[in-house]
Amino acid sequence: MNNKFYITTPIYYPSGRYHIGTAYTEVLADSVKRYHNLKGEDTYMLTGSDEHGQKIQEKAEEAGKSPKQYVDEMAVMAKELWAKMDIQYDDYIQTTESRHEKIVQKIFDRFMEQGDIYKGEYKGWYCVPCETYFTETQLVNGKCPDCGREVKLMKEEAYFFNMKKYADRLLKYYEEHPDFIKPAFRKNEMINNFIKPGLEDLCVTRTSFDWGIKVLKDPKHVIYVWVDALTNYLTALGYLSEDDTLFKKYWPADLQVVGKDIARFHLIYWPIFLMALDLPLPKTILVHNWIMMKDGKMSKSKGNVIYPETLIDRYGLDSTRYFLLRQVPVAQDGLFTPEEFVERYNFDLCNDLSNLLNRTVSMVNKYFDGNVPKYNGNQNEVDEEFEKFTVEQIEKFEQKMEECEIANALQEIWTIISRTNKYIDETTPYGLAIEEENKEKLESCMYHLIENLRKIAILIKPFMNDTAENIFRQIGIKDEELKVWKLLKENDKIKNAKVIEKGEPIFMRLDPEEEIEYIKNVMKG
RNA sequence: CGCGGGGUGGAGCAGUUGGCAGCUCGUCGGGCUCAUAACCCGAAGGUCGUAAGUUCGAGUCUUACCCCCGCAACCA
Repeated sequence: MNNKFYITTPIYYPSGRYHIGTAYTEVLADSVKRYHNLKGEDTYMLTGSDEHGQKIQEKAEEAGKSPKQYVDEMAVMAKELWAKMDIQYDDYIQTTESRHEKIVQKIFDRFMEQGDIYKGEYKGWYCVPCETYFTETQLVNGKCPDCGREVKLMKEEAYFFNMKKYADRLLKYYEEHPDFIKPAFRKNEMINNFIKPGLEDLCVTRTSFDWGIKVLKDPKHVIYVWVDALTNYLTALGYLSEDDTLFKKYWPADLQVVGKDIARFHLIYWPIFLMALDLPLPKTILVHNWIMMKDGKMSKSKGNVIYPETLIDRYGLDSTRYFLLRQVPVAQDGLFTPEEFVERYNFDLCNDLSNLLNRTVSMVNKYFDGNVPKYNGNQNEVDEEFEKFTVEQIEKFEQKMEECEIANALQEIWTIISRTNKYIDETTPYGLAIEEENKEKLESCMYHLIENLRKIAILIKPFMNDTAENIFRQIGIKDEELKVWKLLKENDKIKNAKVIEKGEPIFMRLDPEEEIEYIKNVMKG
């Protein structure tokens, strides 16, 4: 009966510590998953790591470990981070697991049998000291773009995937499925830059290193990155395995989240692979932008890298998740500055949200001994308008979520928070409390405040689960039904709630100067 | 050269199908006292990159140009 919702993140390349950008992707996917979960859908989220390739081989050697040992350790680290960030993935796939490798070989064989893959010759400019291949266009004045030294033209036997064959089908698919790519401008980017000028065939094997999945029929070849990496979204569900119940249940994916750096691979090669496998394509691929620093991209050499642990350890998980999602508008790059982090923390979380809860709990205690009054309808136009406004805002929020505009969706929630603070000024409960004859009005006021806090808690739950639960606890909401989407727009469902005796601030104001200084220092490393 | 994104009051950003230019922070003034020196209201501040065009009317459409960022293929 319930809709299913399969969401994936990219599988990350474990060549180093995950920075805040990786954490952003993960939080984004996790929040969307939780949102659909709260709405009662049957959700399934996949994440993992992409563990083959030359660089991994080198990293492992440097560390004096076998590649498998190295990637397994990195996977443990990743899982620790995701646990710390409360990421609710349902499966973590490593591309070095046999459940993946066996199926990739099957897929590769099928491509060969179908004639999608053919044997050819790979030509590239090779920089010996950097041990890296470059394309003609990547070279700078005919020299290595990294070190500026001479490069050699190298040739090796390789297998290629015939992309041209599928180009027209892909274009047609784009056209007929406007929701396939979000944001839409990415589609034009792909068409203009890659498809229209003519797709080139993709080199899918290498012989120059061997840390990868072997081609069964030609074992000196190792399957090179994309056929290996992209298919994880299928193999994790048991595609072509003895048990493919998950695959039958969840494929096609409903949302695949990727960063703009790997947009091309997911928007062109991935759908083409799926077409070659005769499988339905994912409903939507969401390409998100990056978190930028004031001086551009994050990089160790610039000394402007920020790691998720830094923020979580000092400011808590929820504020970190909130900041990431609120700051990156998905379709555009977002800016990370210590100043803005502290500002959002103090204003959005402390002043607006946490303080609203605090003052409400305090009043319910003061005027009604902590017992939330029964709903007694709307006492006046103010109440009526307030209820209407909130429901309308919730609908706006839902629209933004459907469009995957998470930052804007959060803004809609904060508009409700603001409106609720204003409601206190409009109704002046502290004034109503003076005269016994205003008791009904006062009851209504308190009920409406608690009701809106309940709604706010539900709305922020996908993004800030602990904070949401904290709010439920403080306002005495125990019934699980009142914590999910089902009764979100209802206004009269809270019965016999009792707030806690003394409100507990969820967020305490930070000293701006001190904290900005702190974050800056950590970033310098 | 090409492609994509951006250029909106001091700062950071919203602006669906063209119709009185909004939000957050900052500044100034006021209100309130339930609350975490929080909250609420009001004011100042913008020729919406430049130029031309379409239109009764353009930040929103068309064209040209300027500036910033990114991409340009086997690199996760």
